[in-house]
Amino acid sequence: MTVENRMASIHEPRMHQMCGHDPAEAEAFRSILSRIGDKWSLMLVGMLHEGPLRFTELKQMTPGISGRMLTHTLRQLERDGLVEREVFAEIPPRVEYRSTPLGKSLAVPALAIAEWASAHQGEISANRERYDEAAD
Amino acid sequence: MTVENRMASIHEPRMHQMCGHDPAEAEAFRSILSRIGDKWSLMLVGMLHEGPLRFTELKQMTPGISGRMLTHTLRQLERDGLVEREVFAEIPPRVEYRSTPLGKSLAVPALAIAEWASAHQGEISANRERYDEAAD
DNA sequence: CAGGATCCGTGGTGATACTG
DNA sequence: CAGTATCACCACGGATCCTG
Repeated sequence: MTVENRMASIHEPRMHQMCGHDPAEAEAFRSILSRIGDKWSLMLVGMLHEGPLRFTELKQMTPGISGRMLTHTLRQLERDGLVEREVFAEIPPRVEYRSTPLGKSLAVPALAIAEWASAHQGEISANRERYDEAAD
Repeated sequence: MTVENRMASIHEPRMHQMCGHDPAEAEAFRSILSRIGDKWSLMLVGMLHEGPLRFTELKQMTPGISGRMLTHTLRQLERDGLVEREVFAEIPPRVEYRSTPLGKSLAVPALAIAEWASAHQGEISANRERYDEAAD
């Protein structure tokens, strides 16, 4: 039995039981997955897991993100209760973002995904190249 | 120290080390996350983790998916080497999809995300409602 | 049965300019 | 500094029709 099979058999969740049959629950389920799976949320949750950061710090640590998307994504995370926003009445303004307990609990499986992606990105890139050139 | 903090400190991955600074690596990283985060990939990987399934079976188990998206998503998963496609030369045609070892390894953290979503969807829904009505 | 082809609407994303 | 407002794009995804 492989490591993966042993790990899976511990919880043994059935995907089609989570998302299937009840349309409302399936909708809620997918709305969470799409939040997790959007372009920036997972990265921001992972970064805030290490400690509070302010807007500009997050922007610098996240290569390629625009100010607009950083604001928007943080608002969504705040709406879901994954992130807290604290505004300091100073000049110049200072805003700190920190992970909530709910956000920290998400960071655990999220970082597991990130590790998986990091560990297998070479293999996946090779698979893609092989698939694409096999298409002639 | 919370459970989450202890668990995180075991692997202690730094998100900004995984995705940051090297633009090519960040691109590869996000391309994997977007695959995971799209509308159907995670569900299909989870279903195929339990055993091989044919096209129609997958379609029936995945409420709301169109034939077009099922085909398209399976092609992407096949391209990444997460899923294998076997065509049987029969009439009527029969095609089986099965998870590769790489796909099974992804299913572990993917199902962890799915469990998290399932466990916290009530809390998140409540957070969203509170946030939305606080906006007046 | 398992798709391929085509059309099309929607939403997520980025660029830019502006503000308290 | 930390946003907001506006415009524009195009990839994602659905509906429909056709085929080996």
